[in-house]
Amino acid sequence: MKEAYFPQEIEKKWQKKWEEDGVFRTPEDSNKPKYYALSMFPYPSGKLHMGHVRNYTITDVIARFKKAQGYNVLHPMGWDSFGLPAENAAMKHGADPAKWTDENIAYMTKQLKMLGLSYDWDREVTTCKPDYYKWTQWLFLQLYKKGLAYKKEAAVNWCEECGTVLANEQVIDGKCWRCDHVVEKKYLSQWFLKITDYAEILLKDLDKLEGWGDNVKTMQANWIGKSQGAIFKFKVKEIPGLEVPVYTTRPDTVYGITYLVVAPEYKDIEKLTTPENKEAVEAYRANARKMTEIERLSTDRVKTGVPLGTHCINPFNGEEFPLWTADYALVEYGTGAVMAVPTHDTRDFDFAKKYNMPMKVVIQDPENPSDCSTEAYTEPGVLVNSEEFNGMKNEEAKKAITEKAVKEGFGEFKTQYRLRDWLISRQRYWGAPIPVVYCDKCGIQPVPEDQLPVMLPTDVDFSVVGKSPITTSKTFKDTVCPVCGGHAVRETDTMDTFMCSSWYYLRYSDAKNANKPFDRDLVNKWLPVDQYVGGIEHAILHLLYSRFFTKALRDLGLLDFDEPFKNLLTQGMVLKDGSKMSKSKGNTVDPDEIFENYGADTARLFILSDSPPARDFDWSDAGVEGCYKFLNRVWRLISTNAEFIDVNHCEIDPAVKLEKSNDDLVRIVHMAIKGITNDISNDFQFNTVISKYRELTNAIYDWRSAKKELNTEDKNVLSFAITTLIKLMSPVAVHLTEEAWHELGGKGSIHEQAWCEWDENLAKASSITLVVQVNGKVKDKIEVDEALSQDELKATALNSPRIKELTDGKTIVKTIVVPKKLVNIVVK
RNA sequence: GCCCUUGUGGCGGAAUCGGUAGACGCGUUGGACUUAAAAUCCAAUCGGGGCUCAACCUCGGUGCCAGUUCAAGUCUGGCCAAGGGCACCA
Repeated sequence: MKEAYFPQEIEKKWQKKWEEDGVFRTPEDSNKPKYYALSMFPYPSGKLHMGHVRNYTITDVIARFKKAQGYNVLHPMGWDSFGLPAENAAMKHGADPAKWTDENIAYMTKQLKMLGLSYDWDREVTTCKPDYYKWTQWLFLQLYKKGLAYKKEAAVNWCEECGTVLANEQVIDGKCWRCDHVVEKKYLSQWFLKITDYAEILLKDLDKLEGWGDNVKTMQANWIGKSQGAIFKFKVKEIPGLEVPVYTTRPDTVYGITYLVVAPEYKDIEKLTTPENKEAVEAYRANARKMTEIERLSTDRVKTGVPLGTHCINPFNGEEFPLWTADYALVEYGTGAVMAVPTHDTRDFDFAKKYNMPMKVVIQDPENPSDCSTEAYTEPGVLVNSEEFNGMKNEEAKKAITEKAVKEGFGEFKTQYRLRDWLISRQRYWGAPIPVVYCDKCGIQPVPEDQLPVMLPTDVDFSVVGKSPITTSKTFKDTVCPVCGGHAVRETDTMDTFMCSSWYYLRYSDAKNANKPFDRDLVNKWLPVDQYVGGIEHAILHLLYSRFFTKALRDLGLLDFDEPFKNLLTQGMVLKDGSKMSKSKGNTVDPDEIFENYGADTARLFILSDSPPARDFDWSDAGVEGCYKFLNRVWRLISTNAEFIDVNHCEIDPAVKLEKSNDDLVRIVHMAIKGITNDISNDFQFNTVISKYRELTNAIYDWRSAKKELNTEDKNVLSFAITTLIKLMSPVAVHLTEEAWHELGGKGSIHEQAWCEWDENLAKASSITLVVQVNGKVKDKIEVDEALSQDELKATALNSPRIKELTDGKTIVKTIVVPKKLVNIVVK
């Protein structure tokens, strides 16, 4: 065995060998229990960044650990390869998006292999290939047939920079999630998926996801935004037959209504406007149209509005009040109209103060009544000025008042969600074409399944501005109607790439199936994913869409489970100098350089070492250096002792009594096995796993430096210690341990060896340190035999000279004995 | 404003059940080896006080204030701060 550690040499050698031997292929005919470990697949942007390295290393270690524990592990990789960057590259450099994407995939595949990741490449999935997007299109058609995909004209989010519409989930603070450009509203006819049909179950099933963090679950719950309240219908005094329904979560405040607000885009607003007010209302509406989402939704902005001139009648008490339009009412939520109770709603209060609207208190804290002259009272209380409901607690009144409205026919209970339907049309080229045609006679027609895939045309001009390149194809648009055979035109919009990524994890179970997206038995066998690992940025987007897809496909009878990801680990960001690595900040670290200078094992070890996976990780050059030194230290330990070690003869007979120092080392090894196994099993605490590698290594060094000559027992113990260290480190330092395994006479690959077992009796020190406290403060530590009874421990503690001295002349009030650990003597 | 997460040395962080706070590492300081450097190895490293020094002793210390307990980083209540999510959603 070479004395010096040359990672570059051994890493290449083993990567090649593993590939030739198919070490990481997942057999279908195994009788072992299955385990599905999955990283969120990357967009092939060109090169791996450290976030990828962290993500994939975490999942890889999990996959290897589970495999060693006896599972048949599925650990696949693929490419989320449709999307705008490829198209932008085409526009800028004239490259073909398909070629650009292929080249990036080739380069990044090489990098993934250099990292030593244990993927089954036979199951690779690439979303931009026809053999994949055929099935994305097919799934769209199934959703369409089920009524879950529909086309409608709506106000949609438009990003001018990207030249396409966006889903609500892709608008972050009023800006495009990809390019940060401010999003505008446009009225367009677009394809939507009816995710709102699943709002309740998507919310409710979050409770089932015990293996997900609360942060992600809460983000999804907030996004779905369930609220319970009532709809009340208000007759319009001036227009018989016309009603304005409002949604409220505060039915208890109906006797306090003093005006009513409709959104500027409210459907009946023109009818509700009197001729005298028409000019002012039109001007107000025009102004509202011009505003961006950011301006419109800013809570700091002073509220504005104009009266419509008409009036509504409160069905509860016959009171009349004016109708206004104001842009703090949103047309997309509830009914687009709001009943205003300035005394008990802060927004209504602000508005009423500005326009001198009347106010009427209807809820009061009986102990400390407020007249609501300076601010709205929004706390619980008791009803006043509310006729037969006076004196009722407001929580009870919500129900009672709604019941009255239901009985008298002007209201109903209503559950409302903030979630909107998912807009999936994109006016871009590099995506899966939406498989529908528009016939002059028959209208919208789905493309028959036997005509899939609808292939992306290649005769397109990427230099066009203001429209999708796909529309420049001469071969794509014109087609025949599948029903009447007459002229029809194809849909030129493509699907949101999040459609492609909403089902890729299912495809891995049956990646090469040419007849269907996946076999039902195979998908039921492998799914749900046992451990999903990825960035928190997908807390809503990808993870919500995938949950929706799984539920919809379950309802379509394509699979039998209803949640795709049993356990979710959201890894923290990789930082450098305290801020996120980014090209613009110039603080990126190129994985290639790390591989070249230190090797992949150092990169893997370091990226797992300093922080628990869920927390942010601060990259430091000194830290990499430290890990490299540690691997060198391990290598030296092995190479300088290689002559004494035999991995095939390293069993220690527990019946044979070992010499003290040997017994101690064997115990340390067992403790390491136990500690490391538990740390990986409990939330993947790789940082403490690595601490334990170091502790074990240090312990073997200490043991070795205390021995001059090694006898047979010593050699056996050393073989046991080193073999165990190599096995324990094998999921992380995948190349170094494989090399050592072979150099020490191991057969096969170390990555096919079973995980180490520990002996509970040996996984603890032979004696224990008894901590003796007086009044809760540590005063003495005594080495004792662990077999001592509680009474003996107490006696030992009281006999200690130091304790005798401290308790002398004092009364012992109480003595607490914690078995094998501690005695606390309480004195007065 | 509402919700979630997190607060421990100079730094990253550790501490199954409430039971020795600071594992392991980074950094720093000192030393060994070397002509020198690198590499490697050894040692020290929370703060205040006591003792001429040291060993040692003692007090304080896990964001803040209370509480429960023989015992609190850990449990309870109330605050504060940072990060993230949602937000004129009626």
